[in-house]
Amino acid sequence: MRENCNTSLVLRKGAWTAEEDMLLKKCIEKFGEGKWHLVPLRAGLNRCRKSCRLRWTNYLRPNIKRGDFDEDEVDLILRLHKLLGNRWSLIAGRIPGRTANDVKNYWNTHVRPRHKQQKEDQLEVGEPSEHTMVTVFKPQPRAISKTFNLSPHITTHYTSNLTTLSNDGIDNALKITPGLVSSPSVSNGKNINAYLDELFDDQEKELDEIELDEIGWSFGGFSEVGEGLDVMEQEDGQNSLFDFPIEEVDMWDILDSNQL
DNA sequence: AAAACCTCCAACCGCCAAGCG
DNA sequence: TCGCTTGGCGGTTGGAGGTTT
Repeated sequence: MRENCNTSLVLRKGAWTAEEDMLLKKCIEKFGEGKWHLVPLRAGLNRCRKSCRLRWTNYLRPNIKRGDFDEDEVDLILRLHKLLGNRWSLIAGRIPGRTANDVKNYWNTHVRPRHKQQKEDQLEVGEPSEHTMVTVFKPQPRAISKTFNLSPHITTHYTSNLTTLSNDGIDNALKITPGLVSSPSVSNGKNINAYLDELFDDQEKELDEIELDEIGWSFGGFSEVGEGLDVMEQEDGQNSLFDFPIEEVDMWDILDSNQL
């Protein structure tokens, strides 16, 4: 039976009180994250599991960064959104201290209205819209078998991380766990600018070499546009981290489909 | 001063996929 | 193989607080 927060009249909804926050926090500190179905019982909360999980991941979790987004963060969001579309959890995974909800809210309240306005202005002036053909890669997660050995080229942190490839076998994993996980390169003390450079330099160099305005994913030195799948494929064809169906689409269609 | 309007963000909802028996 | 449970995601909404009229 599908669980639904509405099914019980006893369950509390709406804003969380300080007391509820405290109970939830104590519960997670004691038992750790996960087993969300047990959390309401353990914490003594009249909330559904989803509500507890959401409150923790979006608000109570340690190291959550609050307040305005700075320029670097906005820049990173724009770039990542261009690559990933509305994959908020993936985007947030690359922005230390920010949650998927934060990023989504920021996009919906700041970026989307701005773009909408620009489009309207363009229509008023009667400028023909610029249609730019782009190639979009749609990363699709695949199952990774427990026995799959990624070495020597790849190493993983744990199951839900996106791992970058590196020629020299250096552990270059970038965590993109849904929710709040800092990138190691940032938490190691580099500032966000260095992190951004690291993240996009290779990719943009690669993009510069492409005749059309293509947008692609790059995994370290291995990636070539359109060949992501081959790099990761193993014998049974089941264990690639992502495959990359490629399709040519109109840039404005992407923006529209992302509800800009 | 107060009503109307706007902005922003926390929280909810519905759906999907993985895991498990 | 199938059905159920659970975790997680993206889209949407409601309301508190701020701003304008």
